[in-house]
Amino acid sequence: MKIATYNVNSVNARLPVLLDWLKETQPDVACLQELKAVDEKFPMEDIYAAGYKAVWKGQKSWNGVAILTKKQHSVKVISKELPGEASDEQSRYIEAEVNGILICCLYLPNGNPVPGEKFDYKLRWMERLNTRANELKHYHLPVIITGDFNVIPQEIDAFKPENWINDALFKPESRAAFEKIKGDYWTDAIRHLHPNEVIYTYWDFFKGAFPRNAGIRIDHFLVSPSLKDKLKAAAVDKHVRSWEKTSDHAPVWIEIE
DNA sequence: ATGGCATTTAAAAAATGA
Repeated sequence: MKIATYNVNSVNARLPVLLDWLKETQPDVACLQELKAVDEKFPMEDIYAAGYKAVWKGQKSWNGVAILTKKQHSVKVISKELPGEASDEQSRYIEAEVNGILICCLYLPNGNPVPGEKFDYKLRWMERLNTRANELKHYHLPVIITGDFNVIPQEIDAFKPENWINDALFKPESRAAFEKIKGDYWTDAIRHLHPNEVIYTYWDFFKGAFPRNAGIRIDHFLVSPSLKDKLKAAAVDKHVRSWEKTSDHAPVWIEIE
């Protein structure tokens, strides 16, 4: 079973790229972030024609998350929001049971500039995620928490870490919150399978970042203990980042036995 | 120290991203 995450940076602007990638990689599950579309503008019919059904939570202009699955898989939405802040109206979280696995698809707040209200929101959001992740330790199914975490976990995960020291993605508070969520329960699947490899999932649109491979690793998979030994493979579909009209993120996937 | 790019909304230029 192949599970992917892909920050598409506008599902409609990226539709041809998304469909080509689905056709090529054929993930069983694809978690999407940054739909940048209201629910009614989600391109359900094109995605269905490509062999997938979907559940999603959109929002005007910004954010928005979706879980795509191949048509034969069973899907049951558990939640379309992250509990803990009733006034939060940003569409950044969706959770669904897919074929006996709980899939949590998230788009964690960027948090810049630092300091400021946005950084405070990011840290509150991570505290809420920590609470939910702790609850899910007792869930009756295996769990995968995946998406755009907007956190660079370690120095190895940035082309030039010194450029990021004042950035919300690499601030000690953000990294500590990520480590706290992960704890000794969840496994960072990409890093687990490739302990010493330089792996990036995002490259700036400007500064010629992609040709220079000036990237960062911010799209992650946290898997529950029963899945850790079932991890067969993990990779970034890096070549997709070079396609026309592509996102600044590349798709990332793991394969589970 | 700054801007470089891409997208949305909406009709020019601002906001957002990471």
